[in-house]
Amino acid sequence: MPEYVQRTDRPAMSEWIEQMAAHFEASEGMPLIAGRILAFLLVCDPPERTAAELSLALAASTGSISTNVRLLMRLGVVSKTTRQGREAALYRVEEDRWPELVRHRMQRVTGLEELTAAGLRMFSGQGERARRLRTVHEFYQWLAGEMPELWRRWEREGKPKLRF
Amino acid sequence: MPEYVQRTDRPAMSEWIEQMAAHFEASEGMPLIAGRILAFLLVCDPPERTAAELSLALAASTGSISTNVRLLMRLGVVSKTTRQGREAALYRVEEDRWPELVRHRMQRVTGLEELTAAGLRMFSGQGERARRLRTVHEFYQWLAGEMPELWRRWEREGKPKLRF
DNA sequence: TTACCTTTTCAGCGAGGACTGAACTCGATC
DNA sequence: GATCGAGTTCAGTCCTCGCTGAAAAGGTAA
Repeated sequence: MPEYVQRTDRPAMSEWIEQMAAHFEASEGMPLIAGRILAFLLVCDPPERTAAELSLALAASTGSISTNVRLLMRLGVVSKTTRQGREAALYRVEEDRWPELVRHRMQRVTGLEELTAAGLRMFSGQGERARRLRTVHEFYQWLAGEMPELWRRWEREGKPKLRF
Repeated sequence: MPEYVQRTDRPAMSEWIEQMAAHFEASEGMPLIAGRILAFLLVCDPPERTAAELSLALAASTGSISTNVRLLMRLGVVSKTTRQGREAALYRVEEDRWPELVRHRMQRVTGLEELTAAGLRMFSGQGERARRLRTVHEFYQWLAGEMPELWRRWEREGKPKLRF
């Protein structure tokens, strides 16, 4: 049986991929197929796959693969490598870009700081109505301030050293 | 004009509420009406409102208000106070519970650690396919480990002292 | 019990979006 | 130019889900 027919080595892997996809749908708002591609590319062997192989492996239409692979490339977690000749392009996961993905996700949360600030300006920061809003604003402000430090720590301490 | 007819003090406020709602929809996956309720309760004066008042102020059906107010109560950011007699219940925002809301949101992200761990077990952590997965896993592991410290810092340093 | 007000429930509507499949575009080879 | 495979686009389908409005349920007072 040619390799590209292999859908997943074992049923457990197929289940795991579905769980990953479900997680990304819930926590990142990603389409299911995008999550499946990501999970599959994380553990498939060999690590690079053509669009046609993804389509077969995940039982998704070529159109869906195209759309979602481009979404994942836009997010930076999948890259395309082309080769000379008429060969199909190969896609691979860019596992090192993962922290950036999460960072962007969190920035969408801390981004609320700007809106709460605008609200406070609107009420001149005075009175009871501003009190509630200020409480929330101060939290987002603090959180937004912590983030740069957090990612700096990842770069310095968290990120595992190169293995060889 | 009776107070409950007032929809918003100014057009700007109505716009601000819509922006807040849009933000919650994007970043928390919350229905628009839930976000509107939250934003309105943050800045309305007086701070407590009945369901009927919310319905009027936000031009939403009683059914939607009921559903979404209960969602917000489940999340802990809105509370209900009942009074004796036939009076309607009053809803208010619990601005101090906001950090918990965000914490839960982030836990959904770090929750991926369990899935990556399961994946590594599945491949015995060996070989090339495990390498990519381990890279991602180590990031989530590190991030999940940082969170408790982060929230402890909020409790100790970030959280503004009581004002009086 | 009856009346009345508040809140919940739920069937149905409509919008949005994921997904498909086929047509089309693009590039490369011959 | 002609051909062929890969990739993209897009009209259409299906399904989910937010939302409504009306009916039902709950709860209080007379």
